[in-house]
Amino acid sequence: MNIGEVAEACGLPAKTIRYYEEIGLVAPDRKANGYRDFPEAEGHKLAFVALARSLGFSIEDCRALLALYDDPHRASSDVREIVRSHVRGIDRKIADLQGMRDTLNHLVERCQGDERPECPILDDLASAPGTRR
Amino acid sequence: MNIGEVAEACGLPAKTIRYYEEIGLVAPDRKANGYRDFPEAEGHKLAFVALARSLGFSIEDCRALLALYDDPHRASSDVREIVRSHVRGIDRKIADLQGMRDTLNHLVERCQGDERPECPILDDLASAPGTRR
DNA sequence: GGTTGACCTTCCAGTTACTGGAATGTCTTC
DNA sequence: GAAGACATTCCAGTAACTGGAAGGTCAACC
Repeated sequence: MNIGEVAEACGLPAKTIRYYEEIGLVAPDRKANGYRDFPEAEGHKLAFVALARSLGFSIEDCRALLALYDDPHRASSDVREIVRSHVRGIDRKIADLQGMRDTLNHLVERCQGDERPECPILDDLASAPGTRR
Repeated sequence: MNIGEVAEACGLPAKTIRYYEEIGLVAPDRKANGYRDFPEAEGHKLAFVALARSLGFSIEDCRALLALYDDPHRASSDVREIVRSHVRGIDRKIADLQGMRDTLNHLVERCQGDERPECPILDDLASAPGTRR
């Protein structure tokens, strides 16, 4: 398969796939003309990575997951631990964002939002009360 | 004030403050020896930016907010619109993260997490059912 | 006057995960 | 042979810093 076909199949841009090859996530063959040639297995890996990335895994997580995917002697606990640790990171991010949103909503509520310069949002950002994370 | 003192005061690393000068967020004076010298107002701007950053605003948002902060003829509606738009972005991120978390939790629940290689997490990532975002 | 240590300076490179663009080569079809 | 769609490589840029090297300055102490 050419890079264009495999890109179509896994939903990743060709540029991204070249990048994944560069950093060693996939290793396509080469045809005589220099074009990349993706066998079935490499296409599957790309689809795997595409999905893992859409679930927020870092490239290094994807590399670790791919290694486990390739390893018939893996322990499923290793997979689960990567995923759990990722979920913990997501939970932290959600909590951070919710904190920000709440603070910002409080600010927005108190601002008139008209043509006048008086603005409690700027006042609060400038005076910085106990609002630090 | 030296950079070290102002860093202490606003909670930003000196490196970050130098970077903020480089991109034109702040403009400290210079002493005869070449050291940066932060007057009160620049220190306040740094504290303002530090807080805005901790609330997730991008540097460009901070630049716009600082400009409004400096402008006595601003309309508070401009401030509020920046903040509201930022909140919308945060809400989108939260929703994305919650979607990921839910998907991942479903996967984790079904994985034994033992020393055996069988792993529904890898199976699902590899087969990629309707789970795409 | 010399030395130590804390502080300051600039500059360069690296991080994450791509993305855009330029210059060029190849394949297919008319 | 020429057009158009594909492919290749390489270079540079993104966001917002962060680390480190090499060196200048300052205050205190002996």
